[in-house]
Amino acid sequence: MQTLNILIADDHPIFLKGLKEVIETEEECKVVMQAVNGQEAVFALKTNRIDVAVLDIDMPRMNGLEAAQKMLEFQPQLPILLLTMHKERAPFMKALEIGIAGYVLKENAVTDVVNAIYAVVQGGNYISPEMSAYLLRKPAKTIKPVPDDKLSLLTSSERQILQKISMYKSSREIADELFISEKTVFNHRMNISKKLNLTGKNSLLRFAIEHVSTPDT
Amino acid sequence: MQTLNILIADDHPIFLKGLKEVIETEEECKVVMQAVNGQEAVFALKTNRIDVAVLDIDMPRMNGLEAAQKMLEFQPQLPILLLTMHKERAPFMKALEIGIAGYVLKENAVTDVVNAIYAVVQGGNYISPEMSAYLLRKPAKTIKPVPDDKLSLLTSSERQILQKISMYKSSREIADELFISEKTVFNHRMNISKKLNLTGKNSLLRFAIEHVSTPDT
DNA sequence: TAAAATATGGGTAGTACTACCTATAAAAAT
DNA sequence: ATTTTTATAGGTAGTACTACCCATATTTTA
Repeated sequence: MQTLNILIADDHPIFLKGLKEVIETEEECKVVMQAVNGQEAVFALKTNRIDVAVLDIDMPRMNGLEAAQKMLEFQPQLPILLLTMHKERAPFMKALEIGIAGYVLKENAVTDVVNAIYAVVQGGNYISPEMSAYLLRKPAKTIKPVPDDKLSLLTSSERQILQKISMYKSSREIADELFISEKTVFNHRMNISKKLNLTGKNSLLRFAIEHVSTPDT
Repeated sequence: MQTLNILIADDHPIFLKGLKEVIETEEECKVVMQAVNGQEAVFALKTNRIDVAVLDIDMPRMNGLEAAQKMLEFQPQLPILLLTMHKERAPFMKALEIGIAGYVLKENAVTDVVNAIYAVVQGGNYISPEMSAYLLRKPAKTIKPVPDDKLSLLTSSERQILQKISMYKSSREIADELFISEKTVFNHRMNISKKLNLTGKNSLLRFAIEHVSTPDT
């Protein structure tokens, strides 16, 4: 295998330096570009031949996810490795959408990055074992902590209206669909809000979006 | 280990029968409920003690994902195994959100289901190797071909505001956070809406929720 | 059977956002 | 150097929803 040209990006200079040294422990790996934010990384890609990009997710100006997206638009086959401090679900999902080749936790970086790099340059993929273990753990309920408990307080009419609210329908539309007065819909909304202790403008819409299972998305 | 009470659901009776026999090859496994659609499966759960649920995704009346969601509302710790014919990204992402314990391709079902069942009842997880391999392959661009196109029309100020909108913040709150006039926020909102061809009450909020990656949920 | 919850609808006031208008200064693009 | 875009902010009108008030008929619960 010939030498791998590697781009790394992280907003913490010390981590960046450490990362570079860990990577260059390998004979075949050479860090040819270092960026301190996403914008720099994207720009750097356009001015160099890069075989692998290793990006931190949490960066100012442009985060790793955005940067990765831009980089893949420019060089679709580029294997990108994302580094992150946090075991969070949302950014990982985003990374899946974008088409990231590897996802490594910073805490495991020293042991994982090199393995990950070799995995992705060969067209494979790599996810930190701790991350994948976390991802499929139960608490995907972060969004809905008390789902049925609260929903069971509602009557079927109220549930029906909540369901239509979750589809971004206006009270006028709901009224027309159910052949009732718009006023009745308002009253139902108020009753639902009171039962669920919701106040303020979009609180009911928000609850509906987060708690009502939409038939098909 | 004592006998596992298993619920299976699939709309094809022949597959259902085959699945049952494959599962019951194991001494410890007993299929105590069979459902031909999601609704039945959810109902069945409420009338029986179930240790593991194995659901097909593509079912009439209520699909496996919806059914799984309902079932977890009722019995949050239930290990659910989803079966699917297709290596698609979207339903898998949905499954991740819901909190599914295992994801098995039908083509590998015979060899995988039993392993998967044992994995999930022990609190672990299981994904068909072919599926996980596919997920991290390049062409994630097939799903959202023009996502960034639209977002890239926006200026950074507009993006910042969009991000705050997605967090259900009011224009007043956004204005205070950015030390600008509420009026300016309104103007930005209008400009964003015009750029994205959005009209009507909650269309901007909807767009924000659906297109802006929220930092941590 | 009496009381409570539910579904229906009306009134009034206030808030938040949309949808248009205008305007100015700074920055970016041509 | 001129034009365009961006960010700022104000005005006005209308719409949609919230948050209260009220009433009545039906259904459910106690």
